[in-house]
Amino acid sequence: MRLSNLIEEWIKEMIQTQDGAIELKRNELATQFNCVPSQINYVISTRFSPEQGYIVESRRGGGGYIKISRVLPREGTGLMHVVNMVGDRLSAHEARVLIQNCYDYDLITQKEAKIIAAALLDRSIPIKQPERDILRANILKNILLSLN
Amino acid sequence: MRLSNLIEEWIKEMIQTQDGAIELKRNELATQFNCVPSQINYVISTRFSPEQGYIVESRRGGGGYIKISRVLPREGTGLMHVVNMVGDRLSAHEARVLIQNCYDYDLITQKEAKIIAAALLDRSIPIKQPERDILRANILKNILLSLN
DNA sequence: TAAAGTTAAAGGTCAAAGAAAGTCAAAGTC
DNA sequence: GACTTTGACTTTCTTTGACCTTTAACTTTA
Repeated sequence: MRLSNLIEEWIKEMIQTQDGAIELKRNELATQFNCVPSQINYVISTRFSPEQGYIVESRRGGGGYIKISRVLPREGTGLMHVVNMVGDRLSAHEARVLIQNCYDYDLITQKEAKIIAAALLDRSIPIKQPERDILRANILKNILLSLN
Repeated sequence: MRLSNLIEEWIKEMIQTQDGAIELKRNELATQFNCVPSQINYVISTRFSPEQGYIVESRRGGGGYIKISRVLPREGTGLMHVVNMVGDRLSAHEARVLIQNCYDYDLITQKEAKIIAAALLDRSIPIKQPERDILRANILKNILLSLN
């Protein structure tokens, strides 16, 4: 079996046995699996992305770490559903509609909707297309995940 | 856990148990934590900066000391004030500190802080520097303005 | 005895070394 | 051709130590 898969499973098991989150040392894990450290990054970026319901935080330097948390979509909140709906790109118009929907379905408050809308404005992301729409999708997905 | 973190926590606890301020002896503290004195300066400059809501005063020479005080939210520190503080660029770290401050000063709720933090993550803006920091400043300013 | 000099005890600065993690593209596999 | 593996290079954060500056207390000296 592929090494990446082994690492992926190991991480997922750890997350399950612990409380939905683990903190690991990249180098230690690499040693454990007898691979280069960047392999860990590969696994994380291909298997623990926001779309897959994970949040990854890390810190460099002495005492550094990588923390991976499973985002549990709360029952009744359609947020994970929304996350999956946001594709790779998102136009300003689509963003507005999506936010409005979240508000209509009581997934977020009005003030929260305002904040999110502001973050996704064309004015907030004054770069050329299609980079703008790509970034917009990215930002929104990260925001929605933060709401868990 | 890293030494710097331990020292940071010790200081914060002391500040809390006392009345929002402590006076310490650099050398004593260094001895207590078994590190070089300048480590204390490192911790102070990275964790107790004015941006993070602390004032640090000190005196050299015989009977010298370092006094760290927590700054209470002043009247009139509003969001517009924060907007003005955000320059043309904003690093991920500066962003976190700024958001934490807004929360500490009750300008935003915790959930709002989370949303804003998520929007400003490096992960949300995966483009090269310095464009990333420029964009981050932009997004934050637009968000804050939307809250006005 | 008051001004001036001296000394030791603080704290301050800065840069180098060390410790992790991140990036990216080339090479390998299936 | 897509997915994986590898490793050289980069960035970030921490620890350490050599050297610098300030201050209070003490000592001289006119």
